[in-house]
Parts: sequence; C-alpha cells; structure tokens
Amino acid sequence: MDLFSQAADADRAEELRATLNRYAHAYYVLDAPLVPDAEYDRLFRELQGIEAEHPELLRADSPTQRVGGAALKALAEVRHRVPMLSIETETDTTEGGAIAFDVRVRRKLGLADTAPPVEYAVELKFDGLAINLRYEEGVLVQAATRGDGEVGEDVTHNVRTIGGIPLRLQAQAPAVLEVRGEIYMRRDDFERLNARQTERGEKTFINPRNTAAGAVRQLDPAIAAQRPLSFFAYGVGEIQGWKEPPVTHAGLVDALAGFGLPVCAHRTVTQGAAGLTAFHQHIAALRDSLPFDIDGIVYKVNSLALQRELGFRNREPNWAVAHKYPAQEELTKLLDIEVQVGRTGAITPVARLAPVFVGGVTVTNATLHNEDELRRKDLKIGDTVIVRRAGDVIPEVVGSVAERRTGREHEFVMPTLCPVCGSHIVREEGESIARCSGGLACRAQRTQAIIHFAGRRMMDIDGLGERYIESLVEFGYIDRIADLYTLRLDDLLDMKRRADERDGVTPETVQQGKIATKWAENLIAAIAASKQPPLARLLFALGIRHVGESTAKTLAGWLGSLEWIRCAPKEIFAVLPDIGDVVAESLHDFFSEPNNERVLDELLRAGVKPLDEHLPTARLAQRIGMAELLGHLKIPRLTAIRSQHLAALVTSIAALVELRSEQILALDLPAEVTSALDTWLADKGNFDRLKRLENYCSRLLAITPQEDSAVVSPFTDMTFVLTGTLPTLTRDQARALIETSGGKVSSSVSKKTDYVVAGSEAGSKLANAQKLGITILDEAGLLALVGEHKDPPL
DNA sequence: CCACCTCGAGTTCC
DNA sequence: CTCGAGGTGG
Repeated sequence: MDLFSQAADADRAEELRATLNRYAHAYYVLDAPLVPDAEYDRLFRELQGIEAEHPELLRADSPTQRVGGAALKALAEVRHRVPMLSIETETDTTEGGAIAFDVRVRRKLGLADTAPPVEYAVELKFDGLAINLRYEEGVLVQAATRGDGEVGEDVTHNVRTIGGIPLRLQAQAPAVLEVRGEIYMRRDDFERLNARQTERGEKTFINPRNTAAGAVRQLDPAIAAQRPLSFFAYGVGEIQGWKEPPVTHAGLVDALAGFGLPVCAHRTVTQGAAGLTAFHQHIAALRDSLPFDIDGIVYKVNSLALQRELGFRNREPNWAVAHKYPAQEELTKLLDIEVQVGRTGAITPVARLAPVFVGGVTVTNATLHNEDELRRKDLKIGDTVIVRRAGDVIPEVVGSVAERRTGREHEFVMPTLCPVCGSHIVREEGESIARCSGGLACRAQRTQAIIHFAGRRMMDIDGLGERYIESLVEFGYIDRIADLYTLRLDDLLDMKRRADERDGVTPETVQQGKIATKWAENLIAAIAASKQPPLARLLFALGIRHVGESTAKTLAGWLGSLEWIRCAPKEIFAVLPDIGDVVAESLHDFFSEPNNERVLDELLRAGVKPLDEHLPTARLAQRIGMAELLGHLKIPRLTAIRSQHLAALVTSIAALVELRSEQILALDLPAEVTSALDTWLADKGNFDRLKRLENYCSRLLAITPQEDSAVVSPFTDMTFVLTGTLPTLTRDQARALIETSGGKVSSSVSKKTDYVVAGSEAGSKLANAQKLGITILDEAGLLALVGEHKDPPL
C-alpha cells in the first residue's frame, strides 16, 4: 500500500465523517432529513470499508462507532467535575408556587416592590434521566448519569447509540464543554417499542421513563441501540476556553443548539410572576398533547450574573425551581384482587388499592380487565404497583415494581366457581373473558340486567338507581325486568325499611315516613312514565348479547316494531347492515328462549308500548334480495358467487320452496351444488325454515310502502365525534342536535370522521384528530354549522 | 384473507 | 376511555 492512497483514504474518511454527522443532525435533531436513508447507508458503508482497511483512521466521533464494543461487566464510576445538583421542587402545585418563587428571588436580590420585574427563562421539566455529556475539542468523550450528583455511572457506550446526540459538535466549540440534559423516550416511540415487544411475544415496558433509564444503564450497547431514545440539552457543567460565553440562560441554550445539540422548543423568556403563571397555564393545557412526558416546568432567573448573585443554599440553586403538575402516575400497594360479575356474566378481576391521590382524585379501585391482562402486567397481591390516570378519567394499574418485592406477595388465582351463585366459570377457547355460566339463575346477572334496563340510555327510569335495584332483588321484590311494572307502593316502602334496618339506620320519625312515601310515589310514577320508550331504547334495554345502542337502532329502523322483530327468522337479521352471523344468532336465540318470550309478553301486558318506527318497505325489499338470503341460509357448497348465480335463476324464496329435483337438475349448476341443494331441500327442518322465511318476507313486504319523506340534509352521511366537555350543551344534547340534522355521531376518530367537536379537557381523540388533519369545531362552530344549514332564508 | 372501522361491554369517581 | 371482537370492503 502506498502512502499516497493512504493519505487519500484519510481525507475521504474525514469527509465522510463530517457529511454523515451533518446528515444525522438534520435527521435526528432538526427532524428534516437532507438525503434519503439509502444514501446515508451507502456513505456509512463506504466509511466502514475504509476504517476496516485502515484501523488507524478510526476516530471516536465516527458515526460507525455509535454501536460498537462488547458488553461491559459493570458500569464504571465517574466523579463529576462540577456536581450535578438537583433543583428545589416547589411544593405548591397551584399558581401560588410561581408567585412564591418570584417573591423569594426579589427578596434575595433586595429589590423594592416598585423595581421592574425579574426576567426568567422558563422550560419544561422532562420525565427522563439526567445526563452529563463531556465534549473535548468538540468530540464526545464521556457520558455519565447523575448518580448522587457527585459520582455517577459511565454510560458512554450506550449514549453513543442515541442518534440525536452529536458525536462531534458543530461550529467553534469550547475546548471542554460539559452538556447537561435529559435522556427520554417519546410516547410514540414507546408505544411502537411495546407493539414490537408484543409482536415478538416479549414482555412489554411499563412507562417511557423507566424504559429510558433502563436502556441507558444497559451493559450491552447493542440492547440500548434498539431502544428509541431522545435527548434535550438544558444546561452545562465544566467549561474551558469558551471565547464568547453567553450571559443569559436562554442564550446558553441557544448556543447549545448552535453546536448541534437538540433543545426543546417549548421554552421562552418571560417577565415576573405573571410571566411564570402564564407559562404554567400554557403548558398545563398542552401537557397531554406533548409527544413526551413531563412532570412539570422549570423557572430559572435568566441572567447568569444574577444567578451567581443568588447563589446556592443546601446545595440547591436559589435561582431555579421546579414547578410540578399533579402527578399522573403514583405508586401504591395492591391490597387484593377481587372479581366482579357483570350483566353478561363476565368475571372481571378488580384491584383493591391502598388509597392513592393521582391526577386529582383518590383512587382505591381499578379494573384489571381479564386474567391475561393481569398476567401480562405481572401483578401479584401485595405488590407495589404504578397507578395512572392518563390525563383522562379511568384509573389504570400500569404494572408492578418488581424490585420492591419482599417475597410475601402471592399470585391471584382465578376462581372456578362464580362467587355469587356458585355456577361454573367458563372461558371459551380463544376468548379473553371468563364468564359465569349461571345465566339469569345468577343473582348478580339478574341484578345487572335490571340495572341496565332502567339506565338512562335505555328505559330511563328516573330515581331507580343501582342501590335500590340491588335491595329490591336482594329482598325478593323483583326478579326480572317485567316485575318492575307490578311493584306497589308498599313494596317500595317495605324494601326501604328493611334496607335501612340492615344498614343500621335509625327508626323513622313521622316526618321521615312522609318523605319516604313521597319518594315511593315518585318512583312508581317514574316507572309508569317509562312505558312508552322509542323502540330502539327498549331493544337496547333488553340486554341482548351483542346488541347495543347502535344495533338496536338498526333493528328498529329496519323492522319497525317489536312484533316484526321478535318473530324474524335469523336470515332476516343477518341481511341488515352491520349485523352478521354472530349477532343474528344471538338475536334469534334471545327471542326463541321461552323465558324471554314470557317476559316480553308480561311487559306488553303491563302496558309497555314502544313507539314503533315507520317501516321502510321499499328499501327493505331492496335489501332482502334473493342472493343475500341464500348466502345466509348456509346451504352446503353454495358460495357467495354461486348464491348470486342461483338467485338469478330462482328469483324468490317461494320459487325455491317449490323447487323439485328435476327442476334443480335443469338449472345447469355445478354437479356438486345440484346434489347438495337437492339434499338440503329434502330435509324437513330446512324445508320448514324456508317456508317460515317465505311467509315472513311476503307478509312484511306486503305492507304498502309509505311515501318516503326524504329529508335531504347537508349533514347526511357526515360523521361527527364528540370529545371533552362543551361549555353549554351536554353530550346528549350535542348528539341530538347532530342527529336531528342528519349527521351521525361516532365514538372513535378515524379517517372517515368529518368533524371532531372538542370541548375543554379533550383527550386523545382531539390529538388523534389533529394528526389526521380532521376539521375541529368548538361548540360555537358546531352551532354555526347547524345554523347555516337550517331554516334557509325565505 | 387481512386491515380497518365500529360497536359493545366493563369500569372510576364525585 | 380502553380493549376485544364483529362486520365489511378491498
């Protein structure tokens, strides 16, 4: 090898290092790639080639050295040259905390009340892992964790794998520059990582912070390299040879950005206490939509000279404070795991927790959904667990803290018998939910069925709450939904007396007796008032499996009356939109169960009279086509295509019933279909089924089609999603408004959503809508939109 | 057959 | 709100 080529390679290697580092900066830090990935890979491999040939050209700042080297035995200790101090946490989480800090600063600086406001640099407090990056002559030489502030751990090998951390600084960096910042994991990266773990059947991680911290402290850099970590710089440690050092904190962070280090955009310079509280409010509103977790914000006196003047106390700077938001995650003890029995018999494990204040409320219970979930989270009774109220409402046990185990924890054992009725608990193959097999013989299921029936979106019996229904069932006054309508005043009063007795409530005075009678009268009246619900509500109230609000509306809208629905053949259900085999089967099972038939009859006899819908005969005739019906009859060998074919030849059910063997032969169908059809028709059961279907269809369609008063609305086929709390309208009112204008209200945001109506405290749905670029309305916007299309000027 | 969209069901706290 | 699972369209 001649010297000339070696010199050329050295130049080329230097050039490649610079180019690749520039590309990496654009990609990771600026989020604006300069070249396609393939081009980066090509140059990367070229550099690898040169370095393999000339090991003496290897440099610490070479991008090829991000992942390299073998796993360590243990992490080495690093003594920080300038201690990594923590900042004081303001205990007052309200605005008062910001004001108190400003007052302390002004007093320490000896400022008069009339003096101008102090200038502050304000930024986010990231929920990650604090780190010190040491650059010498612009090259990253060491990365260390905070540790106890004096001595940390050397994690250089892992930190090198983080794409956003430059291995070489841009511009004229000081001879020595220690950068302080936070390593964290973005929420979306965290979720993707977990999705990948699930895919591979590996354990998922609990939260971004623990995952990031764990990754940085890995011994094997290859593992750390697979964890998507990010970094923000916000301060400095030791500095030597900085020619024009900044004079403010904001200027310092800007300078770090100038060196190619990633800094957070959510920072600003502001004046006085008012500026601090404004930033506090601003970030509080933004918190849930940030791409990463924060646990608060940080206020710093902007002027570095003033910082020096303020100095330290108890090894904490007097010129900075962390102002936290109420925790969204807390640790608590998992005291016990109990099971609940739901309306459908679903056995749900529920966590009983030591009370813990999280996200603004005290949480003592949290659902664990099902057994798989519980095992996935590795929960044992007695564990210390992480509880979250993810910006939302419903508490969730995120996972257990394995390090806190004492050995006295024990596994939860799923019961095999229902705790309420003693029936067997069965878990169907491939299902995640275990169910009590007791059906309505199980008191829990009976009670839940009645609670459901009386609920607001169903029969809406005002004043008949969960408590009373439980007592009524417990003392035997009601057993089934129909019994509600035969309840007498005395039954209610007796029930209340016995319930009070059980609870040890003092015997009643005359005054209280009067109140109780009034209560019972009102309740009886409320029950009577529920007797004429819209048909869909009654259907939903019945609690048929797989039939919720939406399916109930479909049934009511297409078949019009309870009479037509309860005697409909399975195939009719299945041709309706959004109803498939499973739901059709469930409906058919429900209406052919003698117990249910009796209950329905009793309801009708008691005077329950649902408001029927107009029967859309014309549309119905279109939908109940021969091909569709054939498809749902489950005739062997008759595929969807062949059903269409046969439907063209035999155009009505009536004709099919009459079909003789010779005629089937003449149809010119594939031989196997001919014989299968022949055998199928010859079966008495099938023949009767067909007869009934034919009979049903002809009666149903014989009803004279009424004029379809086609209300053409500009909202037709528009899908809305509601989220958050609107200022004046309730959710139900907004929903009614949209529906009466012809729109549809859906529960989740997708590409098909036309508008998202967002109120205050909107959650993930709003974020999702923003991501998908869906038009977002506030209440006023919705009203305007409705108003525009209503009452066109004459 | 798969991917995507909806719906159903269960749940917390005040 | 979230998960699971049913329905549908490509």
